[in-house]
Amino acid sequence: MKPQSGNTYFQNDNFQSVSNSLSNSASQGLTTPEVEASQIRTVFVTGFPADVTPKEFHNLVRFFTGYEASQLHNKTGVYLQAFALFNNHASAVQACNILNQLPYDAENTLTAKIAHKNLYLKDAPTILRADTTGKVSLNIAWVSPSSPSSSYPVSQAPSASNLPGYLQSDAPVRSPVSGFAPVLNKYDNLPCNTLFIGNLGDSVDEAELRLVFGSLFGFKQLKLICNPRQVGGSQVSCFVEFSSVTAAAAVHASMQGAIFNSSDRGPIRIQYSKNPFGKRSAHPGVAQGIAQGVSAPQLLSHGLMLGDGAPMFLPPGVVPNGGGPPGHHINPGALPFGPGVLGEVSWSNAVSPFPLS
DNA sequence: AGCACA
Repeated sequence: MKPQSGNTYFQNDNFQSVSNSLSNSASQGLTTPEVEASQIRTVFVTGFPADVTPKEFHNLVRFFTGYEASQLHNKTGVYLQAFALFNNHASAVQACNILNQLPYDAENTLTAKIAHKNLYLKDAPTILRADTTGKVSLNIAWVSPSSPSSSYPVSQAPSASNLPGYLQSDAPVRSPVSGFAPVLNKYDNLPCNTLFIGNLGDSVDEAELRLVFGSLFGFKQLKLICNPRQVGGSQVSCFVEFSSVTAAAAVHASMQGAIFNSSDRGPIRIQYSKNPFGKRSAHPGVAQGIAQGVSAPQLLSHGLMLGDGAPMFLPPGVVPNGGGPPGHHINPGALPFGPGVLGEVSWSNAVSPFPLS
């Protein structure tokens, strides 16, 4: 593909000032950035080759559930930045989880994060929008690459050509995550490569969990645990193993507080497992837990600041959600976000049907 | 608020 000559689709007037954005937030009763987090429905993607085009990115994300519009920036001297807007936070998180670490081609791997601000839709030729003709009715963003019959299959590495849900089926698969809600995570364990998933609905099954976790970066296996003796709480829990602590940490952050279709008792609670998959505790009976107050500032999974924002226990080099890659911090004032799209997400703290549990 | 498997 021929590299773009010049910066034909970068325009300074696409940018909205941060002060505008903040004052708009305040007018909606949102006083901290954290409160807005669950309303962010934009994914920020980097890692493209220099010759990527806006239409190329649009075609990469156009079949994701909830996709609304995208914009690619190619400012001289700045690495390529793409933004994709979805119609709610959950869809943005799912797209983010698919796009992150996705090999784009032989030399380039994408990095995807939830953006700091939503893409501001304006009548600009640089913004490509979802098809509205009705001719494209596919609305698939989540098809597990795993075989449902095998017990613990290792997910295949996704690539742009065999993207999960990408023109694979004429029977759309319903998105397994319907939203996010705040969740307390008072006690967590030391980060490891295995996650403990709590507060699952009693009707959850392995197939649903595979839809959610099976295609995430680094997924290795999961195990569903049923404890009928458990009274008054969730009788079902799940262990999910990833290929690295880093991969587990990313899912710990991005899927915290997710609400599944089977969720009838509130959002899931994700903790690091007391013991990694397949490894026995060195000293049984010795407390390993670490009080964490809450799971994190939780910029991604919900909009309430719970606790004091105690430090996350991420391994070196892992950036909490919302951050940029090391050495590539995003200047919010230089991003094309405006306030026009806040408050339109399907879920907000004010209408969460679940008590904080 | 529930941590199995080896």
